[in-house]
Amino acid sequence: MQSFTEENYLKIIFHLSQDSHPVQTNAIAEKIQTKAASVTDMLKKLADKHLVDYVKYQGVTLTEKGKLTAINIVRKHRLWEVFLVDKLNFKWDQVHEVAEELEHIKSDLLTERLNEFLDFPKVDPHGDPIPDEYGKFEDLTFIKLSKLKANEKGTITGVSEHSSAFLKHLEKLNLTLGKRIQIAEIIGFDGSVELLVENQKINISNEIAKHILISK
Amino acid sequence: MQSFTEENYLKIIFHLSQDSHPVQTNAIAEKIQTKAASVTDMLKKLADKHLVDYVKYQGVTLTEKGKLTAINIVRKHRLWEVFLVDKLNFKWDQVHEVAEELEHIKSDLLTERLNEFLDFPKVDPHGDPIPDEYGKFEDLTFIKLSKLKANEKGTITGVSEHSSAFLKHLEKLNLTLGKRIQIAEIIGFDGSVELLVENQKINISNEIAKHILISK
DNA sequence: AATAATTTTTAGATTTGCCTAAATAAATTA
DNA sequence: TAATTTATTTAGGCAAATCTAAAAATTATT
Repeated sequence: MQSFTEENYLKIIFHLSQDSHPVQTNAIAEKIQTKAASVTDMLKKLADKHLVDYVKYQGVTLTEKGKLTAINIVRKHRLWEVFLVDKLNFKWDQVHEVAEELEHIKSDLLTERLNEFLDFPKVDPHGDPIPDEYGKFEDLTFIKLSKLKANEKGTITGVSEHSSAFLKHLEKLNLTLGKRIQIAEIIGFDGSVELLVENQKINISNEIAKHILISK
Repeated sequence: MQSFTEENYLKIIFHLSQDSHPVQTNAIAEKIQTKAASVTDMLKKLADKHLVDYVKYQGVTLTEKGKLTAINIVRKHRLWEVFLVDKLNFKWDQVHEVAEELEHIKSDLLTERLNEFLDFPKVDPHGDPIPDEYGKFEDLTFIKLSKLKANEKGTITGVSEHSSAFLKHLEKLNLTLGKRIQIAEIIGFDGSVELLVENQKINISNEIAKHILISK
């Protein structure tokens, strides 16, 4: 059985693995809000337990065992987020911290019953896919809003940034999951985007557009 | 903010305080599955934080601050138990361990929303009272089944033992919360009790009768 | 009241996860 | 390629929570 801390490392390594293989010590340190030296210590420990493959100075990769553990944490995190939003009326910007705690509750029975209670959700309140009990993700194809061309249409189906500040901002702009949008104009100067949502014209920066995920 | 471990000590001290003032080091050690020396260490730490009043060799008492913290843990534990039974169809003998983990989730918003979602329950699945957000318990008056005389009637409204083995046994005997019972006979030899539940005659030992709580 | 038994505390170690500072390796730049 | 910068690791320590073994205080027993 892994500790709370070990589980967090595995989860962070899993997320960072999406972008780059293998994962660097410093990248982990930054995400986990700790020092590189502490990360090195933990990587050795995880390697001893065969949860990661670790080569000095080269970085780290999850083993199959480590990956399954990480995915299970992600699964629980996202299921709890659905619970908080659907059943307890949390806003989508309020769920992250609480789910960070709930994701470490160990009972498999709890996870399965929760899944059932929530009616087997496929995505969490930010549009992130929820893996099944075997760790399989249904692959959803998203495009970043910043990649769309003028006049293209699409539906907001996810976000790639979960900070409360960002999510509150989107909410204020009426840019929430499921909304149909169309690109009005792309400003060449700074890459900012003018778009149409429910007949309203809205301007967002390129930085924000990069974190909004669209499906057609 | 208290640690997981500190919270557990406070909770155990709170429960033991119901029986005897002040609480002995050894009693805590036994409940918390640790050694007396470790308890002594922790009691000093809790005293430094003004969560308990501790006198060497004399035992320990919760301060007002410690008591409020402990009651908050108990409140969360019992609310989660209601959630598990009412919403996720757990059996009453399956909830304890999971609630031991869930009780440490910190969000006050979560606790209040959960309370609302569960429709402000007054008791948990074992009949234990759930304190309100200010730490006030509604006092329920229970009598141990073992204290009833022949022919007396009552309703099962609680249990004072939460082990899975005990609760499963009660369930098999059809002795669940809300059941109306009547004492048929008390066997002088060993204090065992013959009782009537829904026109069935059932025999239980005195040991079991002591852990069934009755209201009239 | 003196002795024995029990309970509690102290002293000294251990483990986990983290830290700082210094050393080493890798990557970048001149 | 040599020098510099950046990334990573090692070494040595610290705090929390635990342990064992020994000492001290309390309680019970003769």
